[in-house]
Amino acid sequence: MTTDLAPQTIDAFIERLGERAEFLPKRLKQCADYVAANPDRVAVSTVAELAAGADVQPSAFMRFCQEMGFSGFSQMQKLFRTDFSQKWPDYGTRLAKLREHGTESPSALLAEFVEVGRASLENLMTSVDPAALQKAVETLSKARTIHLVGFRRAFPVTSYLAYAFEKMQVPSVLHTGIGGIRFDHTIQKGDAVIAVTFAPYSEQTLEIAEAAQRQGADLVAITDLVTSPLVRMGATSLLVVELDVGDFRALSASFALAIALAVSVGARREKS
Amino acid sequence: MTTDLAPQTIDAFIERLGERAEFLPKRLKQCADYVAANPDRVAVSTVAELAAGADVQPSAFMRFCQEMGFSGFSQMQKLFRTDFSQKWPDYGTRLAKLREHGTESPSALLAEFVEVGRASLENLMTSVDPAALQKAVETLSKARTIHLVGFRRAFPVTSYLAYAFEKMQVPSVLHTGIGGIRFDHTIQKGDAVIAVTFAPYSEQTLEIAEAAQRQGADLVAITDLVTSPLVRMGATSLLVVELDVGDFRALSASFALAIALAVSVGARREKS
DNA sequence: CATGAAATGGAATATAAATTCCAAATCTAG
DNA sequence: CTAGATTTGGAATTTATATTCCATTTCATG
Repeated sequence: MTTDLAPQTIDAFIERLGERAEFLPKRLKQCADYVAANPDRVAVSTVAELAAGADVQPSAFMRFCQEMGFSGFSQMQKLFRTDFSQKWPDYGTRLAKLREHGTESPSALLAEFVEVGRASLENLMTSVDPAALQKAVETLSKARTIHLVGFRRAFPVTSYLAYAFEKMQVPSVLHTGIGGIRFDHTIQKGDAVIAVTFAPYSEQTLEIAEAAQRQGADLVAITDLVTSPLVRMGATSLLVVELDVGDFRALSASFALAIALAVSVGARREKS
Repeated sequence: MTTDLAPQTIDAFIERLGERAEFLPKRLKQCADYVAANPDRVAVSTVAELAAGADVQPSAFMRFCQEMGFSGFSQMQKLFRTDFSQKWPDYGTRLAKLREHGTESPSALLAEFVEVGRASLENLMTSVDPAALQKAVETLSKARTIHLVGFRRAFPVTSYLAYAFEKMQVPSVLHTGIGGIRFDHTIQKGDAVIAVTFAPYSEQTLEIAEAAQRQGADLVAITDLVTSPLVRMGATSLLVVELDVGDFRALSASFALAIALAVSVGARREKS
């Protein structure tokens, strides 16, 4: 058994694979080739499956893992699994701890929000479907008027959208609910609605979204989960998962998404 | 046990999840939410891990799987594992790829805002003076009422502060300028004002800040440069430099700062 | 407030997968 | 061609994980 340390990253693993491949005996070489060709399978397969894929016995695959510096297959698989779901390590539990400790210094809290914000932003790139984003931009570019709907936690997002659209001269209406006056009836066919809401979903937002659909207006949603009512209503949905510290979210990701959407729409409209 | 067929695709699963989520009992709902928020983890985790993530017992997660139409967790995981390889390659390279395309596609623009947001957040930790932050928290904790002032680009920040303070039962007033009615005169000695403004500084915000100082109210500023009028007025100043893409800023850093400030104040008030 | 039904937690069990072991086969060097 | 070392296949064992079961709690209903 080799005593060298196990690779800590997939890249390091791939590198070692390249170095050693040519010196491996026949069956082990088959394993190496198979893994090199199908790295994505490692995280979700069993030894038996991978061995079958490489056309070797499980025990041979086992030896291959050890040859690469791991204690066994499990350790190697763990590398592939964590590397994938590394998106955000264990913020959930880390923040839970923070909650118990009460609130430390304001600076520490700020650091937490900064950290969570960064993670949320990174994650945003994978949670938003580029195709959906593209479609949202097209829909909104064609709309006569864009209606902005979002209350409570979502209101800052819609109010910033209103600011951005105003600056770019895109006709838009911010539904504020002020004075209890509703503007549902101003939504017409040919208009589009951007509805922003996160769990627990605001009733008022959903009602307006429904009204919009009845009028035949297009619906674009900025929401958090695939189970969101807006997704089920068939809206063009942009998903943002925002982690929370205590009961609050930093909204960093939601804002990045919103502003990118607004600017894209503005640019697209300029052209025509 | 339900006899309906197991979903054959992830989409079908998501659909069913959406349909049933609201009718599920508490613990199973937790499972649903966790899976909706972390669909990618299902492929690479054990029941125990997912259950821990959803904060339920493994047996509860098991029942959830059955509720969704699978015979058990293994069958459900199999579905997620087949899909897994599809999204594997692009998760790391995605961002890089998007950047290459220049500012053409909405996704590329989103990538830029994400990048800029991250940079702004990093910057924030160095630009905010911990002592000033500490002082701001103390000042605001003692205030009878907190007045929130910020217009145009700064308005989303103050509106989120208003939301946070409401949720924590901290008395606060959001100065919206609605209907042209000003509330300057409601600011009294013993109150505090959080003024948010970035270059070019909003006249209205500065006027209200001045009025506040005349009344002997405390002044906390969230602004961008040391040359900001608010700094010169002697406000307890928290500096945020937000990078921009074109004419727009992502506001990620401002939000992180604002929410950290709000939560600190809320926590501090709880104690007394 | 009592009663039955539904939901839950945790331990017990069954199942599947990883890992080891060793005899048989295959190479390598003299 | 043969002795020793290396590699291999497959079965045996161990470990991890999924699944079930049931006593206890929680919730809803009359």
